[in-house]
Amino acid sequence: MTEFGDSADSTSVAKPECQPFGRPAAGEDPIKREQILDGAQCIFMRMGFDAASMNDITREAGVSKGTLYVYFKNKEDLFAAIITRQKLAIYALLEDLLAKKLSLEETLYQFGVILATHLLSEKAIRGQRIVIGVIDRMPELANTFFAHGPNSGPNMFANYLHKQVELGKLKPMDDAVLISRQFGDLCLAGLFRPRLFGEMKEPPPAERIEKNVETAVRLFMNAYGR
Amino acid sequence: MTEFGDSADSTSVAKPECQPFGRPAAGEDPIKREQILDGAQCIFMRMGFDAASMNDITREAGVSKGTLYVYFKNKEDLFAAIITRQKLAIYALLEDLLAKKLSLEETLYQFGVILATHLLSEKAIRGQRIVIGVIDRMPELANTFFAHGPNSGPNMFANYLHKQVELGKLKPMDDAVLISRQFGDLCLAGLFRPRLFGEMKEPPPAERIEKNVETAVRLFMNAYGR
Amino acid sequence: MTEFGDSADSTSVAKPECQPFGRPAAGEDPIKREQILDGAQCIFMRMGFDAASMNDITREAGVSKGTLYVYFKNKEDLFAAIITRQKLAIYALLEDLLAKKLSLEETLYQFGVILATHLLSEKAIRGQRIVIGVIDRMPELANTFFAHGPNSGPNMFANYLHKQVELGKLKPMDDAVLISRQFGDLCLAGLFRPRLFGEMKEPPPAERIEKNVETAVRLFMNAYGR
Amino acid sequence: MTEFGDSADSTSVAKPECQPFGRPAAGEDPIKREQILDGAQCIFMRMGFDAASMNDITREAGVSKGTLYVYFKNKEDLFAAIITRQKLAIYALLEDLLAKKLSLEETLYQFGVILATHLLSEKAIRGQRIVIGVIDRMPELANTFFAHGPNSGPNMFANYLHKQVELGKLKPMDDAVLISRQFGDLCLAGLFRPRLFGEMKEPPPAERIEKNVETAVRLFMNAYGR
DNA sequence: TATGAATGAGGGTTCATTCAT
DNA sequence: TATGAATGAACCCTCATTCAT
Repeated sequence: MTEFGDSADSTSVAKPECQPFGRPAAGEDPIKREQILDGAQCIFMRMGFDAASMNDITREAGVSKGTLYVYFKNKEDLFAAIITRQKLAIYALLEDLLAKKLSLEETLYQFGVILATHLLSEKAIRGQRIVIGVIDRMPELANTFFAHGPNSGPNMFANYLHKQVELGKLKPMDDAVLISRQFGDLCLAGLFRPRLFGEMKEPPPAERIEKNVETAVRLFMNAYGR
Repeated sequence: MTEFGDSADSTSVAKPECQPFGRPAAGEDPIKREQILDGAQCIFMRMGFDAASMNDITREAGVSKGTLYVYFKNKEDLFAAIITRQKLAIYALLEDLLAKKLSLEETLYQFGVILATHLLSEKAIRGQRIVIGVIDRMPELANTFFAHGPNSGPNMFANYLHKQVELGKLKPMDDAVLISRQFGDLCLAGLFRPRLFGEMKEPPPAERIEKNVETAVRLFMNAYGR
Repeated sequence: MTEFGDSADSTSVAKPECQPFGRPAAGEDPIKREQILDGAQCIFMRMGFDAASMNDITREAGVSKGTLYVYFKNKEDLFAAIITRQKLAIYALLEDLLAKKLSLEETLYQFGVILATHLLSEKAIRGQRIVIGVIDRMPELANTFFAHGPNSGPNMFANYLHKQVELGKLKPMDDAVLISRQFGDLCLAGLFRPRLFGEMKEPPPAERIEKNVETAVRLFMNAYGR
Repeated sequence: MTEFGDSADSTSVAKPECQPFGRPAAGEDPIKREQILDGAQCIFMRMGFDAASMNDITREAGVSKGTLYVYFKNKEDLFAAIITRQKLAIYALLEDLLAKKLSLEETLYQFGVILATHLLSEKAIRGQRIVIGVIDRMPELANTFFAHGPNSGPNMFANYLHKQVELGKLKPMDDAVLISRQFGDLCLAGLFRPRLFGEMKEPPPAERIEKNVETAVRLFMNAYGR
């Protein structure tokens, strides 16, 4: 795999169990790690990938170059970690939602609203723009948005759909992952491209998103509901 | 206007009628201009905006640095010219189509197929990725995709819609430009994001696009048809 | 102030009192700073401002490009620092002299000799040539030779003259700064232009300067002495 | 000698005697030559030697690059021709004066006024600055200001002095050329350096120059008059 | 003869990364 | 372990000069 593949290491959450006292091992202090990610996110989102300099980032994060390079192998790795963090934050929200055991339609609706609200937020849009801009150099990173690992958003939702099929709430479906992506796409329909290309300068108002998601849920239920 | 605005000059097609013989004026030889654009397009699409170096481009295009800078005032201008060329090529196809005076539904269908086929092609996807990646530095360039100039794609289509309204084929509509964009979005539904993020490695097969567009036309006609 | 004004920062002497041990802060090691200035002075004086390349300078100074740009923000700033260093060195000599409290005539004489000897030295002549050559781009730098800051040469001498007036040794004078400049001019009379234009290849011998200054002192005392 | 030495060729006045009719030989049309010099002078004086580009000059002069390079071997040669032209213009004025056979003192006075007025003019000051700035690359050019050729200013004046000695109007003198330079220096005393370093932004008013020259003449006559 | 398009070395400057402290 | 000074390749762009037309 590409060298980007290695970044899974620095991306995984630090495990502090071996150092209950004293200074954490090099590159293992989760607080410092977050501090670096916060600073780097700020700079990357403001400047883009290439225009952001590691110096800017160290300054913003308040750490030294050496420390930065202990926590992250290089600029790409650092950026990947930021994107991963963003993604995991959304996944966590979605996971919480699914754990709530709401009705199917309410779940679909909430799921769509959370997804759309976050993916269309300024922060996420900027992140997605950068990811898209460096896709040739870091192709794995873009994939990451779709379906990596069993806890990824689409897989999580696909599992939910499967369960609903077993419960008889939905018709049997061949490729639940594909369908879960299509549902996501439907929730973003008409909003994503204008946001991405900067035509829509602000995130759409909540009502706009809600209406979009309602339509998406209706279409989804028409197609797969029982 | 912004400095990007100037690029319209170098973007406008050279007018060869005055120079049937002899050497073309500096920066005015359309063949050399195309040669440079071809080379630059190749490099930009392969490497992205920042990673592409002007040296790479001169090598690929087979011209010297000096010549390059006679035709294009800087890297941004050169890139803008490439994107504009792509855009104009699509507009030309769409214009040809509208000139054919097919039936409304056939026109909608053909329009959608052409649009989707081109916007999802490898070349266009790569171009759009780069545009998105440099959107903070060149915001005009992204706008260009939507509705600049009376002959832009959305405006052209909006004019067509207006005429159909006058002919009584469509219901009156408030914002034809918005609606024409929504129609375009619909044609790309479920395809654009996977292509943009590299999940769908190849352009979708023609049948896939056609099915998408059929659905889009049906929805459109349900909403606005008479 | 102009961007040249900023250079005062990099020009000010580093304050080493805080860093008795360890590595000096970036751009703050006075030894390295001198090393760069020495190398740059050598190159600038040999080639002139434009013909000197930053590469030449790094090579001569034995530092890398990056280091050079940590200490000096650009070529102009670097050159300004060299000139300022030269100027300050002369000012220091003149200040020492004035502190000696010699007789008025002896002071005038010594002042003139020091001034002329230094301004006509090869190093200073070359520096002045370059300053003159770039005067349109760096006008502040040329002014610097005349009367900036309370410790500048002319002001320092003007203060001395004022004191002598108060002591009754000299007649009251309207514009002591102007007069102190005229005295300097007189000390250089007949020597400055030939040196500047390269007709006089070597600095004039000490006796020549002394004779010039004697004449200048005599004229001065005739005009302003009591 | 340096390659600059060759420039004597392009500096000498074109001799059109062989081409009474038709187009002048390449690089021999004196009108075009003047046209180029005018444009180049304008650009050089405005921008300095290095910052002036040959493109700017061709544009200002209204000739093509090729033509420019037919008339002048290179940038240095072109600049040398401008300086030579300025110098010759002053020499011509001085020669006219000497031909008038005025009284000794009147001649000295007029000579000094003409010299100072021209050398302190904005055009000449800018020219001298540039000459000084490139003196390492074009040392001959600076010498040119002092005493090249039998018709140079100082030699011309020295000849005049010799004749006055023979007429018994002046005391015998060892080095008339040196003395004539000193006289020139005296006429510029107190004015040249402030002008050159840009402290005196405008040429001094006529009265100021006249007073300076009167003093110079008086000193001269005290020293050498009979 | 006159033109100006083309060349490409070289300019100043930046910045990801390393490693002595 | 943490620091940040140092590195130097690579960046975009300019321009004196040449030579095909």
